[in-house]
Amino acid sequence: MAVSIRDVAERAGVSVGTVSNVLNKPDRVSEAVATRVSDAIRELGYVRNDAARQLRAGRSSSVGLVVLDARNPFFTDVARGAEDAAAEHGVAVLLGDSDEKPEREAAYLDLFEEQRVRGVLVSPLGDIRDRLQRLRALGAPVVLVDRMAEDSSLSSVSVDDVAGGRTAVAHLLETGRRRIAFVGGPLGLRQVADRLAGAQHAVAAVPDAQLEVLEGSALSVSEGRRMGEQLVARDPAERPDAVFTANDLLAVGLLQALVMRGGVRVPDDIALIGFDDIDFASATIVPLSSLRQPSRLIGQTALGILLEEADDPTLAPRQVVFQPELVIRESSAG
Amino acid sequence: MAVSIRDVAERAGVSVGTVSNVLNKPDRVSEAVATRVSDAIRELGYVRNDAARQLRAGRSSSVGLVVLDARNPFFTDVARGAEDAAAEHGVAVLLGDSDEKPEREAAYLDLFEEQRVRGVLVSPLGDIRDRLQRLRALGAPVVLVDRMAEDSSLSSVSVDDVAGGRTAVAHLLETGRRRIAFVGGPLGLRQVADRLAGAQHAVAAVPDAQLEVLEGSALSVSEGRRMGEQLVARDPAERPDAVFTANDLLAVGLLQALVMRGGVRVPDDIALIGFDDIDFASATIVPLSSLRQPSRLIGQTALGILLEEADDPTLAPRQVVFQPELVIRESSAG
DNA sequence: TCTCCTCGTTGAAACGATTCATTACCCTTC
DNA sequence: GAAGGGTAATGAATCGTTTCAACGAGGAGA
Repeated sequence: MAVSIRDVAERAGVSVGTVSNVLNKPDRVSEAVATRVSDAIRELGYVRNDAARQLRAGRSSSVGLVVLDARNPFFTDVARGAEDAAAEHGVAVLLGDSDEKPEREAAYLDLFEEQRVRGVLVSPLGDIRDRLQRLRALGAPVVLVDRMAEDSSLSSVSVDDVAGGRTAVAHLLETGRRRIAFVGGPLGLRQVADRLAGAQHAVAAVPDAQLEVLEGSALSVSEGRRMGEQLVARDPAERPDAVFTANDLLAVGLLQALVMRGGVRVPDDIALIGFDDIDFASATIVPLSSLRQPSRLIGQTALGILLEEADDPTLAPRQVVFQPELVIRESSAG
Repeated sequence: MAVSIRDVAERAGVSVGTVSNVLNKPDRVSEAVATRVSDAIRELGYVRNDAARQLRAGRSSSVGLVVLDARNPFFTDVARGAEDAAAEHGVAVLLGDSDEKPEREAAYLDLFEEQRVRGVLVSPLGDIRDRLQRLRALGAPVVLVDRMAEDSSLSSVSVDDVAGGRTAVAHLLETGRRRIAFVGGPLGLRQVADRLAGAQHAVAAVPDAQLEVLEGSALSVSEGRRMGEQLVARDPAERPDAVFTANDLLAVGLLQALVMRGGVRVPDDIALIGFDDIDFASATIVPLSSLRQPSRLIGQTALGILLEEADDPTLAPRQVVFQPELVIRESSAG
């Protein structure tokens, strides 16, 4: 059924080795033979079998990317950056969405191992250091995305989340707010923990400021809505006067609950700032202040490092850290 | 370097065939041998080589999915639905983002062909009927997503875009609007053309109603912003009194431009309705009316059909069409 | 005419898993 | 004790490609 290189060789009256050369090293082959082979390929509708190539080569020409949540525009932007860089190098990106579930993350890593991918980009969820070391040992470099490596045995491309958290809350404090709430979770996620740590630094620097931590279970719009309803259910006097959410999706959900169901005025009653500065941030009911990450650049950079390490496994791991940028809009004005 | 099944066999003191049986047909193997082999696998850190499996099996255990725009929440929801269904069947989904570029679409289809995927889900961009027929001939069934098949030689899962367009514009007309604008593009995209056709039907049914078509080049937020600025630049008397956009991303961008830069009141000056009902639609400056598509269900259904056809190639192609549902919010109220 | 090069082509080996016909072994049963 | 039957394990063949040592033809130089 399937047309193989052998059929092409027969049709063109040459050996299989020659067909392979036409495909992979055209300069080693005479022009007459090359056109004869190309014709045969076209006539038979031959398509290379990637599995056989990979088997022979010992590795695939794809790289794997596992993101925490493909519905989060931040990660789709990262993915797009990675794809841009990959396309330049003729490499394909296999995208896996762990959906913040450790078992899905593990399943994708298994898949990538079995596929013998060239390397893996991952925004890790659980504690998978062992897995990642193993991948490295297997010859597939690993680059952490959106999270700095704890030890220096792995490369990473991330944003300074602590600085971002500090900047966000310092901004809220500057506008006169004192009863700050941090909304985000799970705190097991490094990004969340770091942004919270930054927030705590900022609050500690101002004597009469206080910080309340509301830990949620996911970084999604619906979770934000849920947290917002909790706030709305409180006596108004018990509510914070400013909220910093761990990302923009939470902020969007929170905003829906506060403004539309709770009748809370933003920013008058409660100021709000998010993280990521996704495209939608400027289009929300009340345009959202946020910390911008260079998401596409993160993806590009990470893939570049990955390919460099794949080519030269002796390279020392690198940690690249970008600084987030404060974008002030109406939700935290005055 | 790499540990193969042969190393495992040696370590466990059995033949390679037996190791393979432990992995694939555990019931054919005695318990004693099974544990001995499992131990060897663990000790050596053996990982299956998928390329070799595929080569032998003649096909991979993945399916391909090409979406028009991975940044559009509608498509990430479709993708997630497909992944849900795939996970149940132990199949992996390779996600490709054509980014509305025909060459990227072609590149992903090439990749999927070479990978000998079990089948392909695609929301087609250019005219790729030949490619798809070829895939089918190669043994990989194809299911069109978000677009009905023109002929009945392919299966498809879609939404009735004509009905959706008609419903949207009929709703605008009911609220008293008469000078309707359709914003969307490129018109070469079937979904866009169909939604426009529906809009035209609705307008044709009301004597003094008129429809203006503003064709854009992409279905993105930034393109929506650009179109919005064009409207804002007009003399207010020359503006439409209602806009139907081909999807919600356009509507979000349009809203930003109209309200924030143009000082236009929505819905008072211009009513607005989008398509898809993405999560963000209810969180925009002015909550957005839209037509809801069962996006996740579309993905699940498409993948289900794909796997059925992969198992039994003689099955007749099926066309599943869902009906979109009108969701009225503030942007088109009264 | 003979030797030496070069260039183009050949064909067999190898990659690692699965499959299946064959073999080995043990237990019944007569 | 021999024959028969059932279960487990074996190992060679196979998938489709790439690689590389070997080969052959044709030309240049002596």
